[in-house]
Amino acid sequence: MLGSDEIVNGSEISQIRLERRDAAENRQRILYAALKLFEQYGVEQVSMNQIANEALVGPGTLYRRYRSKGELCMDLIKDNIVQLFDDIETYLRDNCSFTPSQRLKGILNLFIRFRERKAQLITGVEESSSTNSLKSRMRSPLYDELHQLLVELFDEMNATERTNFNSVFRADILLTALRSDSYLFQKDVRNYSPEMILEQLCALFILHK
Amino acid sequence: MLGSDEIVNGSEISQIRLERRDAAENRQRILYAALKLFEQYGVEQVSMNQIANEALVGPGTLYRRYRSKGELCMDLIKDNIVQLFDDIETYLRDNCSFTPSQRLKGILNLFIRFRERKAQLITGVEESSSTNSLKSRMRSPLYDELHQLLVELFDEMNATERTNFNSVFRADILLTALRSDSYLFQKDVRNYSPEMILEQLCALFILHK
DNA sequence: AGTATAAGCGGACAATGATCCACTTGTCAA
DNA sequence: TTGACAAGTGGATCATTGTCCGCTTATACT
Repeated sequence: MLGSDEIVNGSEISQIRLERRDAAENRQRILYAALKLFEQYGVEQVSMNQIANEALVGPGTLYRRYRSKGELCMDLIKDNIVQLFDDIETYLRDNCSFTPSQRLKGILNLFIRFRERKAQLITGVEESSSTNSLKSRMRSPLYDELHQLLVELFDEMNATERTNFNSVFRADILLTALRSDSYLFQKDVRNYSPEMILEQLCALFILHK
Repeated sequence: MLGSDEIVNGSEISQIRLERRDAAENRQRILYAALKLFEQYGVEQVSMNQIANEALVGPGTLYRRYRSKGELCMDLIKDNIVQLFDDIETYLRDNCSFTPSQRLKGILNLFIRFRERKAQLITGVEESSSTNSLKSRMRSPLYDELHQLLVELFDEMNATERTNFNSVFRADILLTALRSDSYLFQKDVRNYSPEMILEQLCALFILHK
């Protein structure tokens, strides 16, 4: 999930060497063209063919690199995802004395702010047809990593509150509620603010005694 | 939401008269062809053009009648939806002494059994591109009616349990969890049975004191 | 029965997602 | 520098979704 124009260790260097110079240049041009078109017209309105034309590559080249618009969006936000998990890690380290419920709220807050900042690209990832097949959806690295975090927190909450809830199930339902379709429905149709969505999700998943 | 080949009241009769005989015949042939192809190949694998060819109508005719495969699937299950709400109404009348939590569980049980019986068509409705636009999704008549039922139950639970949860929000999240993508993920990826999904949803939405 | 008219038709066509094969090009070893 | 070869290319093509317009047909009225 690292940017391939960032050199961070030896295995990254050897990976760069495997990509031909023309291919690397094409990929950069694709990303730049996509970013430009997405900013101008919005992710949903831009077609893959438009991106290919703008990047001056053929459709075959574009699809060899990215199977779908969703994969392209994912490449565009992968640095932001890294930053998100850095922020979460920092938050957890600075607030390790908080209860698991408080930490859950803090993490959800960070995620919702991330979602607000990168709304269209995240939607582009989640709504893309190739990441949308019935069985494989919801299994992006982002999903898996967040899910793991949430499961651990719910387990901790079970331990401190002497409850026996199914953490995996709850994490899945919570992440479903934070997906583009559901989240945007709450915002645009129900007119909830991000803060209200956060509060309501906590009210649902956190026991108050 | 009534079958247009069922005559139940005057307004239905006048609606039938407005449809030309050839159009009504074409519509029947479309529905029959779709049902046949869906049973043979599965909803997701069948294209609208295949349905048009099988029904011996042109693509323009098919799309004039149904904007998308989702609308076609909806027409195919509309009688089952009526039946579902009849069953729910009967259940509620026969069990009006149950607590709201018990009734919620009963209703969810009926809905999940309905979903199991008509899994592919429901998925066809929910995953169709024209019912899937960001703003309009989750607003089918089925969604609205179920949502209303759930809101009333949650309100009742708030009253009897002296809680103050947001019923609209909870109904939305619950229905999101019961959507095709989420439900199939629980079944096929997490390997939960329908009964387990029901139990876990009740554990999340019903307070146990 | 004849006529008017609006509903309805189909298929050519466009847009988009996506594939694949003959050709091109970059890289590395000699 | 040259040659081999594998990575990479683009665009023709296909499948699907979806539109639209000139033509046809059903229906109601006289």
